[in-house]
This record gives sequence, structure tokens and C-alpha cells, in this order.
Amino acid sequence: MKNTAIAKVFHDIADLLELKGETPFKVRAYQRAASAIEHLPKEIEIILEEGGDLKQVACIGEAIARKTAELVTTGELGYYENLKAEFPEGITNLLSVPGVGPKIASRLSLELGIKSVNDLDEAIRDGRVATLPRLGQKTAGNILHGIQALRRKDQRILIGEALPVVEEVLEALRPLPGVKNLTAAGSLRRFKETIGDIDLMGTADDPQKTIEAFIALPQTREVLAHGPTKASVILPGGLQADLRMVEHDSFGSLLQYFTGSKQHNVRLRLRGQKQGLKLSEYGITDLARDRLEKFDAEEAFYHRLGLQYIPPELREDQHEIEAAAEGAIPRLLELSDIRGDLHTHTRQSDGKDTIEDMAAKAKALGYEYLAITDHSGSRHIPPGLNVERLRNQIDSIRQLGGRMNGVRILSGIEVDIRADGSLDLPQEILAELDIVIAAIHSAMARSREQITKIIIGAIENPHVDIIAHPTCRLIGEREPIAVDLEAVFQAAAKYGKALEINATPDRLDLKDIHIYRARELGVKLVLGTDAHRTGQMEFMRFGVGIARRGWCQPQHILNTRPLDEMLGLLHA
DNA sequence: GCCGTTTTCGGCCCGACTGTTTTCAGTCG
Repeated sequence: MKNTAIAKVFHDIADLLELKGETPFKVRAYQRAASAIEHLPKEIEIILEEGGDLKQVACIGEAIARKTAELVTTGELGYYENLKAEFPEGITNLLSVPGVGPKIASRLSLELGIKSVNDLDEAIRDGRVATLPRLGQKTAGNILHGIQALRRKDQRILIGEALPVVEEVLEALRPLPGVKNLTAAGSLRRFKETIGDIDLMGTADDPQKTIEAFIALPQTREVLAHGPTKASVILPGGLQADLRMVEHDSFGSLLQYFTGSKQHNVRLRLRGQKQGLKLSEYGITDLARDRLEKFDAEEAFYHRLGLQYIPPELREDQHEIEAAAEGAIPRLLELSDIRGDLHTHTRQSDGKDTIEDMAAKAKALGYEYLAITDHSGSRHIPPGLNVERLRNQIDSIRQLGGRMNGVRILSGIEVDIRADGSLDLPQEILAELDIVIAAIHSAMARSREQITKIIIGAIENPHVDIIAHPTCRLIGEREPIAVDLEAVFQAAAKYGKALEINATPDRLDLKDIHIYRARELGVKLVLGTDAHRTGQMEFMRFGVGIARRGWCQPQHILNTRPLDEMLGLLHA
């Protein structure tokens, strides 16, 4: 059983215990354990197989370790089944509706027999909900609003779609007189792969004017609420955005608070508490002296707690707070560290632009080198490169001396791994290339054993340098293939082959926790945009963001190195 | 249920809003 499935069970248990009226601390213990399991870079199956001790994982103690082991070995958990049997069917569905907590969910279920969100919708509309004692018209109306928000929120939006929209909004508001510090907070700032809603924050001499300008923007589709310092609107794509204007001298603590994650903030407060400090969005109160200290910048806020500054991408309550206390927060990878893009396509296969266009873009991005890696033959629409066309491409790059616009052009290929595990170009031509990327593009439904075997087969091929988008997932569209990543990481480390962090926003593959694990095992990593037109070469920042979430430093990514060093490591 | 510079028991993050009350419970971020 996978970590995501285990975490789901513990989240469910937390919900059920909350409905049961258990002590909130027990409920939170299960929630914390679930969240810890979700973010674990290593599969629990493997930890147990290797005889590891789950109690070493923070937030997992005796009881949850035992339950996890039962779940993994038998596929079931007696405690969970018994708990579920105590409640009417479907009751936990109701908890997902904003405005419905455990108390209201219990009453809706027991007194009205409501089993689903749709039932609830109906019961509100026909007036049954408002007739319950202590639940009036207004509460019923708010719950209905909650249902609408839930339906809208069901599709989280890709960071690659959200960020450009948000940047447009910020650019439009920044020139207003007296506006300072305008920035996004929340999951967008932490560079999560998908975003629920947007939190924008800033300070201004005249907050009201900024709010007025915000709701009047051409991007604003609908105004949900607006007051003197805060407004909520719907942006294109159904994205909800909240703008808060705050006092300049407490901007740092507010930005920290609204950046989250929630779990990071909880852990931070716990730490403050031990130091006699009370943390809130307004600042830090020294309890002994009952004095509130305000912070205009986040750095000072963390320093006051005896911590290094923690970059937003790390704020997920992994071990970042402990690391910050020890001064062990690494200098993370930055976009400016990247010296070249190692995965791009041109018109020769399914790209839209020429090598010259791509080289000009690489120059504009300040790159030293660029790998042209078109698809190989068996990708049919449009046709990829066969041996003859690939040789022509190699020759034409050679005739240019391998340089264009001052950028070194590397001859490469994204060679298809066929269903039988073979590569669809002969070894001799692969041997002539600077870079060989291998990737799966078809027959993705194969079993875990089969698909793992063929990927490891590609890793063992002496001419293959990189495995691209190793899980083949498309976020929100296609589930990852059933590959045993741990085995792939071991093989990549053994043969010195690199794995790609694909920066296309709907791939981001490997993803953050996989990057973390691969790095732990000493696997070489590269960043590639998989650009099919010049503009997509700008996707690199999404790859950098996800790599930072995997705690990558520049030395972990091969294409932060000068050309010769990069090629040397790639071919070593 | 977890955990330990308050250390094997007794704690556990903080503040705000809202609606239905008559002093506060429930929910949220």
C-alpha cells in the first residue's frame, strides 16, 4: 500500500474521531501522522521491508506505527473498519464542505439522514436544514455558499497557470502611488505544484485605494467581498484571489503567517512557546514582559526565534525548523544557477520553432548551452527523427561549429523506449550524440514489474544519459505509471545515470518528494523544460521551484555546471 | 496519540468571525 493511501486512512480516522467527540489532541495526532506520511520521501512499504522503525518518523509513535504495519501487511485496519461502522454512511463527505464541522455534520447526518454533498444541497434548498435548532437561515445560506466554493475548488489549478495570472495582477497594482511589498503568499509562494486559491498581500499609504483598484482590474471576473483592507475576487480560470493590505511594520509577520504551510506555522509556534514566546500574525509576544514585537520582514521574524531564514519552498513541516535551528538550511538552487536547457524540441519533430529560434531564446535567457533533443522515429504524429534525419541534424549542427548566437548547441535525442523495452534508434547513431535522453511515451498501463524492468533496461544501456519524466504523470489528467521508483533510483545511482526534473507545469516529474529521495540516494539530476516552442523555455522556473522543494542545491543539478564539467559528469 | 531544555505525565498554536445567543459554540485559515 502506497503512502498516499495510508495517509488517506489516517485522515479518515481523524475525521471519524472528531465526529465521535474525541479529544482534539488525539484527532490532531492522527492528522499530523497522516500529513507526515504524505510528505515522506520514502515509501513505508520499503521502510518496513528493510526492517526500518516507523517510530523514527516524527509524529508517528507506538500506536500509529502498529496500525500502519497492519495496514501495509494485511491491506486492512481493524480499528478503522470498526470506527467506520459506528457512523452513518457518507458522513465524512459532509466535513469537506466549508462551514460544516463535526458538530453540524453529525446533526445533518443523524437528524436529517443526509449522506452526501448533493443531499445537503437539496436539504438546504427545501428548507430542512434551517429548521434544525441553533441553525438558522443564515447558517444554511453560508453552507450553501460553502458547497459552491467546494465545487469550484475541486479542480486545483496548476502553478504554471496560476503564476502568470497573478503576476499580471501584481504588475497592474505595483505602480499605484504608495503601494509597497506587494507579493503572493500561500501555496503559490511555496511553489506547490497545484494551487487552491491565491493570497496576495501588501502595504500601502492608502489601502482602500489599492483595494478599489484590485476589484476594478480587467482580470477581475467577480467580486465576492470587499472592505477597506481586504477583498476577494474571482480571476480568469475560476481562481479565487484575496488581497489584504496590512500595516507596514507588521508586514513580515503577516507574510510569514499567510505563506504557511499551516503545519509549519503550528510547529513554529510550538517552538516559540518553549521559549516563552507567543507567535501570531501580528508579531511575537514575549510572555514574561507581555510586550508585542512587530516585524516588517520575515528574516527578522525567524531570527528572533533563533532560526535561520527558511525559504518558503521548505515550509512544509518536514525537518526544516530543526535544520534552521542548527544553521543547516542549505543554499538552495536558483534560476540564475542554470547554465542551459537539456530537453528541447524543434520543428524537426513536434516542436514549433527552429534550432535558430531556440538558440536565440537560450541566448536571451543567458544560457551557455542548449541541448536539441527531438523525438525519435516511432513517435508518429508528427514523425520523429529516423537515423537519416537525425544524422542530417547532427551534421547541420556540426557545420555551425556547434555554436549559434554564442550558445553551444548540443546534439541530442529524446529516444523512445518501445513497449518491448528496446530503444527505437540503433546504438551506432546514439553513440554520435552529445546527449541521449530516453523516455516512455506509450503502453503506460503495464504492470509495475514490466515497466520498472524496461526503465532499468534503458538505464543499463551504455548510450543513455538521462531518463526523462520518469513517472509520465500529467497532473490532473494522467496518473503516474506504476514504476517502482526506489528500484529506478538505485539503478540510476549504480550506473551513474541522470534522472530528469521535467519543468513543464503539468508534468513536474520527478516531483518534490521523489527529488528529495533521489538526491538522498546520490542520483544525478538534470532540469529540462521539454520546450516545444521558444516561450516554453521559460518553464525552467517551475522546475527550479519544485527542485527547491526537494531541497536541491546547485551541486545536485548537472546543468548548473560549466559545459565540459556537465558533459563529463553526464558521461561518467 | 505524541512527546520531552516543563522529560514518562501532563501538556498540546493562535486569533478572528459569525450566528444565535444572553455569554459562547462552531468553524476557519
